[in-house]
Amino acid sequence: MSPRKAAALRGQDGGQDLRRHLIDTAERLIAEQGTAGLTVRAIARAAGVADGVLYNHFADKEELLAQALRAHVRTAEATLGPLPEPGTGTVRDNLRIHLDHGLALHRALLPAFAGLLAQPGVLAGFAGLAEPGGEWRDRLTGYLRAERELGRLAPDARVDAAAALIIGICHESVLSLMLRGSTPAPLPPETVDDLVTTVLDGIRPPTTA
Amino acid sequence: MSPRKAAALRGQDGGQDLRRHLIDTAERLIAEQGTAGLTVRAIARAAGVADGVLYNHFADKEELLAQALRAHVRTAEATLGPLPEPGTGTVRDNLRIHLDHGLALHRALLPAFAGLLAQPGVLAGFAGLAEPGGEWRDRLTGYLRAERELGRLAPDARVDAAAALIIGICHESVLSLMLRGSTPAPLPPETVDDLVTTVLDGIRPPTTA
DNA sequence: TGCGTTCATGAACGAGTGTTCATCATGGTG
DNA sequence: CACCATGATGAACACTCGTTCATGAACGCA
Repeated sequence: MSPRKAAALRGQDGGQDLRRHLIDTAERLIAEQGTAGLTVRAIARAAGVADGVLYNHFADKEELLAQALRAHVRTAEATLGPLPEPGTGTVRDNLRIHLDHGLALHRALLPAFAGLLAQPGVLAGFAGLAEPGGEWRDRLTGYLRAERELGRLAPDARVDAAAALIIGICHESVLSLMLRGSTPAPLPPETVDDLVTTVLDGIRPPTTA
Repeated sequence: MSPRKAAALRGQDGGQDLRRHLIDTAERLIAEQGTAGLTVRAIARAAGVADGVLYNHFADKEELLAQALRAHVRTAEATLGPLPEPGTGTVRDNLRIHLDHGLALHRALLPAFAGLLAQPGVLAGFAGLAEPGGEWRDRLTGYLRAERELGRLAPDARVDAAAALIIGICHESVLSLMLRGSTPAPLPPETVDDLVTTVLDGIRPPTTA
């Protein structure tokens, strides 16, 4: 890229636009092929700039990757509808919404984070980068507790177990497909219904010995 | 290592012992730190042999890794007790055994395979290398179907959903801890009981609208 | 117009990777 | 004892990685 084109990209604020352009490019590459094997030169080439331009705006590759991953998480969450409030609708429909939400989130995020799973504790190295889907997990657990307190679930309903099962389905659905090398596809609606029904029936404490 | 020591290692069968020694060493390294960042030179150094000795016994690094991963899977499975036969004991106890089995298996195998999750379809490149825990999954599904045919589960029990939930718990338990960078630890027994109870209660089709 | 600052450029560096190959010690065979 | 095939050796090769740096173009300002 010629300096003129770079300057045009940069715009009028002293280089903030190119920084943003690099983050956007890295985010796109992460969404397409994950962080594994993602190279500094590949980002620069995809952005149409020189190899070492990254170091004019970031301390190192890790800082750019952390910014791009954060942007990727925000983008994925922005495409999803709102989670239901406790006390509204039916618990069954709300569980289904949570499950659909979690499935879509994990489908979008797990491949991007797969390359970071390898080294233990690597996520901690990306300061401020939360576990993917962490907020969704917290909201699911909170939702179930709230419904129990509202009396829409049995007083001794096993909400922790129910939450663990729903979270597990999200990981299982995406991870097993990744292990097989396929692109994660949405679960069939009747399968989702079966899962929600099983969890909902099981969440109540046993009434028969 | 001197050629004399290598010859002593090799023994009397023309090099098969060193081949086995390399597989054993790679298996140990995989068990300790996974396949991610595992280098040809690191294996050779750990085995106490020269850098390029691998290529006297394997076509390339991938062939050695596939052998070592296969050995790792066999070792992990060998440390686990037998899975229950349909029609014996209680379904509850048997589900708990399956879940314990699956948890131990995923704890042992997922970290080793994490480095392979990144590139899509990479497992297919390791000819004959099955998805980790694949056999366990098949046996769990078969077990549930058999119990239903034996009449020890309701005729319309949602066995597929139950299997998916149990498999999901295994992935969730290991994967979420890996994302946090911790070493996967066993689930508390009361948590496992809660999960089994929830799945078992939920497996029966709903009796109340 | 001329100056100084900003910052993209792209070649280069050093480290690390998988892999190859000429060399040579070794043990078995005549 | 002399010879040969086996296979371990470790230096070297070609490549990629993240990162650095001297160079010079473009801009705002006087």
